[in-house]
Parts: sequence; C-alpha cells; structure tokens
Amino acid sequence: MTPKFNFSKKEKLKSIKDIEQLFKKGKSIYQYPLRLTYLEKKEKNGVLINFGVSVPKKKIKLAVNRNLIKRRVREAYRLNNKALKNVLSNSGKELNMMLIYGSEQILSYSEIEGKIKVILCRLTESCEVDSK
RNA sequence: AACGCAAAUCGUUCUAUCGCUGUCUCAAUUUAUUGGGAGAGAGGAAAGUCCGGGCAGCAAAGUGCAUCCUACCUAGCGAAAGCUAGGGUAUUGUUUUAGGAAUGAAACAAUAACAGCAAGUGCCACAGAAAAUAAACUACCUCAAUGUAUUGAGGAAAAGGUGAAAAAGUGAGGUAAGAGCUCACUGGUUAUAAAAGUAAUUUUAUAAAUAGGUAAACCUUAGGAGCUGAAAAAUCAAAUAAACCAAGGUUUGAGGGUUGCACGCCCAAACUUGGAGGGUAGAUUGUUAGAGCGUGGAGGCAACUCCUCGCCUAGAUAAAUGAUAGAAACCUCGACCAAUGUAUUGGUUAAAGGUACAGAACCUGGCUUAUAGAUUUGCUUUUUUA
RNA sequence: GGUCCUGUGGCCGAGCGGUUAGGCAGAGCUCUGCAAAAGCUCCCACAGCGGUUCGAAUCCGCUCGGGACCU
Repeated sequence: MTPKFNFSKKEKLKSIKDIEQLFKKGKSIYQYPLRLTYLEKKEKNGVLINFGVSVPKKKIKLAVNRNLIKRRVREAYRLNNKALKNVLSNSGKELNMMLIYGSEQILSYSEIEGKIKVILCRLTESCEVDSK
C-alpha cells in the first residue's frame, strides 16, 4: 500500500452541532501552544477523523497571519496522522477533533510540526489504552 | 551627483517532492466514489467602509416637514460619485525689487470643506469701564451743595490699562470738555457706472453707510437624495403548528404595515369550510461575460474616448490558492581591488542577513489609509565640474 | 459581508467651545499605647494625528483600540 497524505474536504469538521457537542463534552490535551479537543462520534459517517483548526482573532490580529498558521497546522496534521488512523481503524472508532492555536507568536513550520507529533502520539496512546 | 519632497508605473522569478478548491475529460466500479490526464486558482491596495452605480425587496415605492449631502469660475471627461486642464481669490514660504523704516509690488512654489455674518438669531470664558440697540471705573468738562476736596445731577466718548479681538487711521477745524460732529488725505467694505474678461474677478470713477469675529454655531440661498441592504431575494426535499392563503360571514373601526414625524395609502380580529406550507437545520440559484481585461493603432496637455485583433480570467463557505528543499534576481552590511575630491564613487566576491504592506466573500467606479525595494518625471537644498 | 455606538488617572464616572468635577485605590501627615474609622495634603488623565477657531475633551476629517446588532 502506497502511503497517502490526503486531507480532503470530507475530513474537515464543519457542522455547527458537532462543534457544539465537541466543546461541551470533549476531552482535551494541552501541549503549548496547541490545545487539542476530541470526542468520539455518536453517529458514524464513514470518515475516521473530522478535523478542524481554529486560530483566535484576539491572539493573532491579521487575517494573513491567521491563514498562514492554519495552513502550517493543517500541513503538519496531514503528514503525521497515519499512526492515529491505524489505531482507530483497528478499534473501529471515529473521532471529531479541533486544534486551537494559543500563542501570540507566529511559530515556524518545524516548531509546529514537532508539537503536533507529540500531541498526536499522546492521543494515540490514550486511544490504545481505551481499546484495551 | 547626493539627500529630501511630490506624482506616476512596477511591486520577486524558476525547479523538484507532497498536498488543497473548482472546471473539462477518460477509465473503473460498490452509482457516488476512486484513479489517471488537461487546464485554472488573491491585490494595488483584496483593507477602511468615506461617497457613487448596478442588482434585489418594499401589498402605494405617494405628499409635506424633518434629516443628510454638495458649494470660487470656465472648459472637458464620466453612468454617477468624482476626476482632468486652465484661470481667479485668500493664506504661507522663497527670491527679486521700491523704501530710511513700517510696509508695498512682482515672479515662482505649496495649500485651501473657497456660497452667504452688509438676511435673522445665538455665542465671545478670564481680564477689562465696556465684548455689540454701545456703555461710563479712573481721569476730563459744566452746574449745584457742603466748604477746599468731596458728594450729587448732567455732558462727553478723546486718554488709561485689559484682552485673541476695543467700534477705521493721521492731521486740522470745532467745543465748556469732547466726539466722523465737520473737512482734507489715506486704508477698507458695499452699491452703482464704465472699461477688460465667456466667467470667477480685476482696474478706474462716483455715491452712501458705519462697517468686530464666529456658519467644521443655529441658520439662509442654490442644487441633489424614496427607504432598506446579498444575513437582500428566489427555489427545493423531509416532517408537519394557535402561523399563511381563498371563500363565507357577524361586529369592531381597535390594532397592524420596511421610512424620524404628520397626512395619505394598504391590510384588517373572533367563527366555519377548503387549500397550502412556515420556523429550524441544509442544499441550489443569486455568484461571476462585465460601463470586462490585454496587445496594437488613432485623437487629446490631461482626465478619457474611438477603432482593430485576441482572451474568458478565483469562486471558497469552520472559508481553497499551501508546505519543505534548492537555485536565480534585487537590497543591506562585510571583505578585496581601482580611482581620486580622503570619504565618497565604481567594480569583484560570495560568508551573513533581508525581500514590504497585506488575503477575495455579489459585482463595480472613485476617495482615504498602509507599503521593503526598483524605474521614470518634476522641484527645493547642498557639493563638484565647465 | 453589512449597519451602528463608543474611547477622560490604576478602576468607576461627570463634563454638549473658556483652568478636566467627584468617588474608590495608592503615598504622606494628624489623631491613638497600637490599629481601624475620621480629617488634611499629595499623586497619576481627555486614544493618536491633522484642520476650523482668539481658544477644542467638546466641532470636522483621517487613523488606532473596544463593544453592540443584523427574524
């Protein structure tokens, strides 16, 4: 199987209802400057993970810089979500998750990628523990 | 040549790998997905939302008032907002010039929300006698009283000091003392006439009046604007209300309606029958072929217009247009070389650093603001050479 | 995307063209054996830049914050 790093429209988190549920009931992992909130889906829709990024306007004022950070975060997620997806497909779960950027500085891609690797590893471990 | 200011134009490019969003197309099947291919994918300001237009809605979108906007003149351009060119006036600056000086004149440049306080009303703190129908503190003059420096009545508006601003200035006459009270000269304003000019306005002459400032104070004059905004608006499927529509119908004239107020206009409750579908969540249209963009040519000082040829040129919606690596270009600093004016210029090198402001959300014309660097034009200042 | 409102010391908050009130907080003093309370004094402000005006917190323009609404 050739490795694929797709992140298409279907995998985005869009529904307002889902997002409200996520913030009400979801668990979160904090690894500065990122905060990951996740929740197991009630109704499965055939997509392993629905994923969204949020950069608050209060922290980053200019639209250009907000877009830049969102792109870097999405890129890092796209390249590093393989392990998590494997675990989920083995255990038959589906997740909604949202990443919130909490710094006032614009971090470089390599820094963001490092943080995301850490945070996804922690999530993967916790999923494995749950499935056992 | 350098620095600065102003205006205009441009505002990074290429390659590889992995991706994102539409369009077209081919193939596969599980018929809505997967895979392949082709081609497209942020700006000069996309920003602020300060004006304008398209477009859409309003059961009448009507009338009046209110409110808001515009405001030197001429010509041109533009759908409008507005823009361009030329001119006028005012203020400021520079230079030249007249003069003993105050100051005036001329030229050039910059700036101007540049109609009207001689239509009315309001306001002008503190200080000062008085801040606008003038008034009367000190001082001045006349008269009276007391009795020898005060009080009272009146006159007068020159002097004083205050203030951002003191009711034209100088001189003479005049008077009890004074005063545009009168006269002469000068300045300023308005009106009228003449001349110049298309006009704004300028110059000259005459006359009259009393003539402070403020309209980004109320306001007046002239001209203009109906109001609300794509979360407008239209359509669709699922499930179905006390809400909607039609007909009948009794009574009320209350209440309701997308213009701030008034008038007008429209709808008009309860009940019965029938029909149809709203909220909510979502999808589609609106939504990108247009006052469109580009090349070339012609006209015009310019704004812009005309002609020819070519092009289809972002359509996202928790919101695509990216990430990484490597080159190139440009800039800064460094190093080296050369030139001389000895602190500048030119060249080479590539080690280091940097490449701004900033992200479409219906479209579009202006305005405003942000902007590394490059190029061009104009101007001021300084230096060098002739 | 669109339509509006608002900005005054560390905090709250008056002021509608003429020296920026007042309260809370902070510092010092008085009072007290020591504190509290009370009293007195001090301290620190008109978001920024231009314009109109003799003179702007106030009027006008631009910029920068903060907030509200869009059945």
